[in-house]
Amino acid sequence: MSFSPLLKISKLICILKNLALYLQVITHFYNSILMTDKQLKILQVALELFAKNGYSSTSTGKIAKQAGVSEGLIFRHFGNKEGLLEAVLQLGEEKIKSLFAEIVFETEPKEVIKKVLELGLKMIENKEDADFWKLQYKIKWEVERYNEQKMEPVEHALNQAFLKLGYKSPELEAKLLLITFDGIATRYFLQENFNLEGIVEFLHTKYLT
Amino acid sequence: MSFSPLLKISKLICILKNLALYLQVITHFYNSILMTDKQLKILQVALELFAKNGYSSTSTGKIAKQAGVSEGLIFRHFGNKEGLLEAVLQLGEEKIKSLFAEIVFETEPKEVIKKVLELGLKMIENKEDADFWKLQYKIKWEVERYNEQKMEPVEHALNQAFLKLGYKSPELEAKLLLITFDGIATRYFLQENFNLEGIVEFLHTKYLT
DNA sequence: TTGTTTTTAGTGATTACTTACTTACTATTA
DNA sequence: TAATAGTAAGTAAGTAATCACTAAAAACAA
Repeated sequence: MSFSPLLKISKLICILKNLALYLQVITHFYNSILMTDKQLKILQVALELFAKNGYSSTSTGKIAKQAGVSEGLIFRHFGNKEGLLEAVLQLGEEKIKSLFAEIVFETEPKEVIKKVLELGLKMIENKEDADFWKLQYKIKWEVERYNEQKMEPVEHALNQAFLKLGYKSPELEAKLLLITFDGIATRYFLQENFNLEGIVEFLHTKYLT
Repeated sequence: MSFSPLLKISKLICILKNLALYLQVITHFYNSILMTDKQLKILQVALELFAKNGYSSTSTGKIAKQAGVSEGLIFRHFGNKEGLLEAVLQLGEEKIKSLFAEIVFETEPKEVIKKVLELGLKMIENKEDADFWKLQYKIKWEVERYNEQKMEPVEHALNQAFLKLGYKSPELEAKLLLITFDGIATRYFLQENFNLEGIVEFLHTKYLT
């Protein structure tokens, strides 16, 4: 037996974490099935308007009007405006997690980096996905909280990848790439005519050739 | 004469731009002297609250109260709430420009990169500076406009530096570094316990050794 | 006095949220 | 099976508080 018990335990924890991840995805899938049409419509409109105009600039009245629903219904289902925001954020969370799963389970180091770079392009493939990511960043700045935990498995995978590729400071390289990712997102959502593909391609040649 | 006339004109334009830059700094310096105590106090408090709670979540009433001033005075001096925001943004602009001047006039390529990296640390040396930068990013997300122009001279300087150092794609390298800068700012302002010095030091070793 | 700065006391519009009520469906009981 | 009881979904019309903003008077300085 060449594995240390400590290593085995950490592997086990990792597997359990991923299991929990999938469980949450499934639970949430069923939750969204159990929802009423109007409930879902409220969430969709809220996501759209929060992402477009921000949380505090979007009134519950406007959401209700655009969703074709009475304003009171929002408070019946989500308690208050903040509860609605939480529901919107949680509804999209499994989208992140399923995207991350691909990266976390990848073992080939270059493939990990490649998939992280591709994530940047994937996250804006359709409008609802783009709205969701935009909201994530917008909310971060509006309420000032950065959820590091969500990115932790990706950072770990990148860390391992850079380690295998013989980088001198794999932890810092992983951190830097994810920080750059935030910068790219900032530019993509805020700067007109930002050349997303160009920068992603450049990172490709920097890291993968 | 080895310089092409086109090159000389572009040099001239560059010098004129920098002259205009300094002129604006001086004008603004005098503007701030001509201001009333209460006027300045309003701007200081507005900066603080906009940076802390965002533009639309900060009411003119709260600003007036914290500044120890009547609410009407804000509208006398700045017209409306948006005028106040513009004044706040402009008041801090020369701070950026004076920081940029150091970089733009530097000719030694490695020194340019070094100064860009140091800019990240300088911008949070005192609370008011940090508030200003935080506001810049917050406002960007709230109104969704990214002022590329402001960064253009820095990008140009970086471009020249990377060119001199023999990088394959100097333009993209310059762009990438500034994008990374945005990512670092995002993390610094939003992520608790973010190790700013660590990342800046890592970039130092990546680019300057 | 004269002109500027500042405050007081408002304005209508909008905010998040509540109330009282109806409708539609489901489970239980006779 | 049919009548009844209970629950969740949904609405219209409000609430007090807060919003950006204004007009007129008051305090102040030259």
